[in-house]
Formats: sequence, C-alpha cells, structure tokens
Amino acid sequence: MATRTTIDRLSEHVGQTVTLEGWVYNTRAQGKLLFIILRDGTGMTQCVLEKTDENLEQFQRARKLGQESSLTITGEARVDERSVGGHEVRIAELHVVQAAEGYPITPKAHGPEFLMNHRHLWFRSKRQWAILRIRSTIVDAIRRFYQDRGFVLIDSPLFAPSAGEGAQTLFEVDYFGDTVYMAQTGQLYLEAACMSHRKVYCFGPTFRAEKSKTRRHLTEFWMVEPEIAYADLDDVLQLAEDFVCAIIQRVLADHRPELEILERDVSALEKCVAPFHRMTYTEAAELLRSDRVASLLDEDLARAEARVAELKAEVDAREEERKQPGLKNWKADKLAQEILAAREELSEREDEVKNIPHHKQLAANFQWGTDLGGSDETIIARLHDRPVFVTHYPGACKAFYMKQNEQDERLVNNFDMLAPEGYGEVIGGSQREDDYETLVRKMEEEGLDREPYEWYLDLRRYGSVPHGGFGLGVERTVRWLCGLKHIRETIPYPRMMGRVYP
RNA sequence: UCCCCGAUAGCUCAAUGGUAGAGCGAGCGGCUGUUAACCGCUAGGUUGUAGGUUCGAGUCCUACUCGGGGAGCCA
Repeated sequence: MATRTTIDRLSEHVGQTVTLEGWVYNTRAQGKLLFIILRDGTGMTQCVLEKTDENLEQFQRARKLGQESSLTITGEARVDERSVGGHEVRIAELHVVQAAEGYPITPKAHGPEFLMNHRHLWFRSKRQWAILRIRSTIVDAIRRFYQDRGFVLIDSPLFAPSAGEGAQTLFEVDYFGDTVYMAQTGQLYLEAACMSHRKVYCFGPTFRAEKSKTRRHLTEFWMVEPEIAYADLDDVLQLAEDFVCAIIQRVLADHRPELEILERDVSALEKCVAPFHRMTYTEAAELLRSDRVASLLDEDLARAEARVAELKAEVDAREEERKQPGLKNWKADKLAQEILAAREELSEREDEVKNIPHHKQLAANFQWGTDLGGSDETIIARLHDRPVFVTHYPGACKAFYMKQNEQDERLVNNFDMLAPEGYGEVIGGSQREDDYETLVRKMEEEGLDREPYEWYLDLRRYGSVPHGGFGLGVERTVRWLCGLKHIRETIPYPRMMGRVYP
C-alpha cells in the first residue's frame, strides 16, 4: 500500500512505496530511461521511469509530458546522491492529471517584462518559490514579535480623508462624490490608539503615488508600524533593534535551504546582531565630508574601472572564441550566455564609473540641514557591517509630527535604519511631538489646514504623553534578507509605475 | 518631472547601409544515470508604430508608444 506524502518528507519513507502529487519541472529522456524532476510545493525530487516491455505505451506518453503537466507518481523512495534533494522515486505508476503543452517559462533565460507578464506562472520557478516562502515567514515573525510582547493590533483605515502633507504622492479615490486618498501610513491613527492600549501596531498595505521607477519602489507595499506610549527616542530605537534582530534570526533559523537557492551570503546576515551602529545626522554629515569617504569612493571607482576593463577583455575573448570554426552548439550557446552575463555586469559597472564621481561630490559638498540622499545613505551603510541608525535629523527636512529635540531646537528626535550591503532605508521612525503649542506652531509653519487634524490635536489636549514609533517596509526587508536586486520579486503581485497586471 | 539605455522568431539574443540568423522552446527520430543532458532533422519573421534620408534601411534621422535603469521623493 502506497503512502501519500510530500517531497519534503521523503527521507521518512526511504525503502517504502509512496505517492507524490505534483507538477513536472523538467524532464530528461535518456534512451530507455526517463527522468522527471517533480515539484510539489514542498520541494523538488527526481523520479525515474524505466522502459520495459510491459510499459511501452506509458513510457511513450510520459516522455511527451510538457513542462508543468500535473501528475501523481507512485513508486519506491530511495536515497540517491545523483538526484536533487538526495532522494529519488522509482516510478511504478504514473497518473497524468492534466497534460500541459507549451508552458511559456522555459528553463532558459527570460527578460523581466516577460516574467512580470507571467507573474502568475513565475511563482512556480525555484527562486520565486524560495522568496515567497521567506516573505511568509517574515510576515509571521512580525506578527509574533508584537503579539508576544503584548502589542494590540489596531487596523488603520485605508481610505484617508485628508491629503495632509505630500498630497502629490497620494492616490485619489472617488468616495461617493468626495475625494479621499489611499492611506500612506496608519501612524496618526495609531498614536490615538496607543493612548488606549499603550502598545499598539498596525500591519497592512500602504499606497504611494510616487513616480519612481527604481528597484526600491512599489506603489502598493506592506508596512508594519508599532507605536508606544510613555516612550522616548531611545525606547523606540531599542524596539526597532530587537524587532529587526528577531526577524533576521527567524529567517536564518527557518530558511537555510531557501537562502541557498537564492545564493544569499548568509554570513552577512549573521553579522547583523545587536547592538546596531548609531550615529547622529550631524555625525553622518561629518562622515560624508571626511577623507575616509572620499578614499572609499576612490577605491570603489578604481575597482569599478578595473572590473570594466576585465569584463571588456572577457567579452572580446568570448566573441573571438565564438568565431572559431567547427564549434559545438552547446559550446557556442554557453559562450553566448557568458557574453550576455558579462555584458549585463559591464553595463552596471559602467554606470558605477559614471555615478561614483557624482556621488563623491554630493557627499563632499553635503550641506547640514538637507536630507540624506540615496547615495549618501548607501555610503553610510557601506561603512558598517551591521544596520545603522541615523538619528536627530534637522526638523526642517522632516514631518511636522516629529518631536523637537530639547537640547537643540533645530533637531528632531527621529531615526532612519539603513540596512548594510547597500540595501538602504528599511525603517523610518520618531518620537512624536507631544506638546500642543509646539505641534500647532509646526503645523502652521508647514501651512497645514488645522481643521482635518482637530482629532489629532485632541491627543495633546487630553493626557498627552511622550510616545513614538516607526514603520518598517516589508518588501524592502524581504529584498535585503533575500539579497535581491529588485523589489518586484518580494511581493506576489507587484504594483509599480506602469504595472498593474496580472 | 528630468537624464541614460533598449525594442529583430513563442523566449534569450546575433546580423560593415547590400540574400534576416543561432540557441532554447515546439514537432519527428536516436541514446540505460541524466543534472538548464546530448546528437540528427523539421517548422517558425509585416525587425514596436508613423514619417524621413538613400539606388537600397533591422541598421542613419525625427516623433510617438512600450519596457529597463537612475535622479528627485521615499519604506
């Protein structure tokens, strides 16, 4: 009697007859042997069908199975080092649930547009499978972290009545004849709720109509925002540090195989333990103007230039080799792939060569009082092997609700957390302004209409206390932990500038 | 909103201004241990759209559309 099981549990059934339900990832016919790489959602394994006098018809049919055909396989599970995952199933019975033909995503290379148009199928590919499993765990780690620490989940509304600051980055929605906006943050609503429960959080999608076409931006993304009462900046920083550590530890504990599929440098994640680095905005500004940064960028530039020369030589050599007469097809194909890969890196490195001098200049001429640019953040993060908290920015370049610093009125008690390895800003947070007069003055300075914020001002009229919180971008976290070049792979159905399909 | 790059077969890419090709995928055949297997054969094209230059345009020019990357802004 066959045991119905899944690929991730094959090791428990070695020597037994098992039934697997899955899809064809790839097939290789080898004369009288047929290898089927089966995936079933829990992993992949190799199934082998041997042609015999009795199963000629079945063998022929199985040989023609297209990629992603769905089937059930019954046979003996064995240990075999030659197979993916270390196990193999000798096929005794093969039942085709549906024979698929012409599956578009082949085992060869595809471009991003094609893959995005087939996102609904792209999930099935190994890397995408690994990423979305890690995302699921990160989301679970987030929920557990707050629930275990007594935070109360407060769901903030997604329809927001007022534009507030930054109306240009909000999506407008017709709401029975009125204009409302898709929420950018739940923060103000959380501030109200933390006066009831002390520790609260919200977790859901947010929307930004920023016309940003970069590998860090989505128009719809998930954000988790905790907010705590009777807390100053240090309390919030401590929470953020504990939180990020918890997520990293959970991913490292649960997803070694997935990180391996993604070829993630795990040692870089293992280095991310408390305490994280902390520096003030003013220290960051000094650092940017320092010789240390100048020489770092000089080294980067020299390295990029050397790599460009190296890649150019490599491409030329491969091109030359490809012109050799009598070249085998597979060899020519391999060379073409190598040329493409080299060209892709070449174009990235050439961009670096072009951009680094500009970034160097931006850093050297950094003016105290302006916000940190993307390149500045990258530089600061690069100089550290753990996440960096940059604190106490000038209030002039930050939102009205941030708490004015007691020692230096020009500063606010806020922070950004920059992820290492160039992944950049993952968290933004602050202590909130709890003084009624100061808050009203800040709103006036920013030209904000007071009327839509009357409810918010109530929080400063009735039992105002020091409080604060932050927002963590889930997709940027997934990108960082998975080591991905592009944020579009971190969410099942990405919504970006110019992309709402499928 | 601005800057850079691109668009050729289902997919990934070639093609000095002069006869549009290869690999993968698809179809047919061969092979008993393959790891994106391999070998042979077959089919597959209005070169993004609209103009222009030229004896001749995939190739040069202009505009537009779509895509990729970046700046600003941000998680």
